[in-house]
Amino acid sequence: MLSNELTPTSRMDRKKEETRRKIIAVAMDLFERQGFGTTTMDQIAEKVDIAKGTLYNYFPAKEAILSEFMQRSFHEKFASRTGRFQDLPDTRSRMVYIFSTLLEGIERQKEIFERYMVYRIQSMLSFHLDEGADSGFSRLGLEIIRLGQENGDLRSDLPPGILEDLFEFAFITAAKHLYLEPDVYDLPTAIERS
Amino acid sequence: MLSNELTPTSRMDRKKEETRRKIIAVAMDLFERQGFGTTTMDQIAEKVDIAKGTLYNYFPAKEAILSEFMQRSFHEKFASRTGRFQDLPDTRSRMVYIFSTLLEGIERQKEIFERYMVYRIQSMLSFHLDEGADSGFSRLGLEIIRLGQENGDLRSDLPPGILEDLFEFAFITAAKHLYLEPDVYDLPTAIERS
DNA sequence: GTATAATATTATACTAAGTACAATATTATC
DNA sequence: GATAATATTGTACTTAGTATAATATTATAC
Repeated sequence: MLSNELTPTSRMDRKKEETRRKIIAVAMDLFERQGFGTTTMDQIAEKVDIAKGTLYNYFPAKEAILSEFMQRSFHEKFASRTGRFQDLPDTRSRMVYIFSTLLEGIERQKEIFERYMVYRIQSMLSFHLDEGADSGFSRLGLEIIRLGQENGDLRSDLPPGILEDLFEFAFITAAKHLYLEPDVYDLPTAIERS
Repeated sequence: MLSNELTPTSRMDRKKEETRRKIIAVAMDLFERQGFGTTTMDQIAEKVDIAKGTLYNYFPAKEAILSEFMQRSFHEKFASRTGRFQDLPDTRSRMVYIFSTLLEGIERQKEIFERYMVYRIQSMLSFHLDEGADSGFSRLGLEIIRLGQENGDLRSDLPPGILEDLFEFAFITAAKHLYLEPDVYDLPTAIERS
């Protein structure tokens, strides 16, 4: 039993991570099969075989599970690819690239995607709590913004924080209009040249 | 009893409007005195002296009361002033004008303002329901956008719908950063030059 | 005016999200 | 192995929001 000695995590941390993983897996399965709204927290807790209180100990809201799932998928997808942005010519093409990648596989599952977006926006707007949830988004967003400013593509007299918010807003607006009228795909990205 | 024959509204409509008015007044009073979160719908219903079901018949959510209050205040404030925008030189100054007017008197009451914003964004993002809630915002937003496009200030190759969303986003972003760092007031408006 | 159709209100009961808390179990530390 | 920290559990609670059947009010038609 001396195998995991290399990892710096304690047994408790490992168990907690395992529980998190299981919660997310079970919840996402239920969301996809019976819908987000009709899946209850009690249901999730029961299937994971933990108490409701424990579930809320891991995730403060139903949407938070979804949010972390998205974040993790995002990190999986872009973990190694971060450097590839520099090959693309300008901010616009970088954004088109990242948007189209993110929107892959979302076609269906409107409800889930919408609930995720609303939740993200909510935590963006909640000054006090904020909870510093990475969203996976911000890192790449900042990267794109930095590159854009180096190139002169983007104005550099604006604090990056504001641009970052606008970046996420832009994505959501883009996604929304993408649903409504699939032909205007390119427009929203053009907007971002502030 | 032949006085109100001039108005085209029926007695029922008049009574309903009166109830709406009373609900909003009572609710806003409670929100301001004890906070939005700690005011319950049962409390509001009881004080207005209607059943809870009736309250939900008028407003589908607690935030909706707040939202309609904001909308009404907005209409009061800007009912006659719409034409005045044309005097201002460009889109930027028009936005500075409207933003600063809207932010008057909000200084305190962070919670109320935040809940309103989150709710507005939510209904923006909810494609299906949408409920066509004017927000008071859109009308002026569209006006500003139209003027900006006439002047060549704003790109006219983008559909107004997108610009309108961005407009409301911009306002919210501006308001958010206004709270966090009061000195960057002017920046967000500058962003909107897309 | 009275019958009747349409619409609103009410009381009651329900579901589900989220919180509070004291008792218990597990893990870490010495 | 004792003990301090921390996590989990069960239970009970509050509140937003929904459903519904009975009742009351308003509108319409005669």
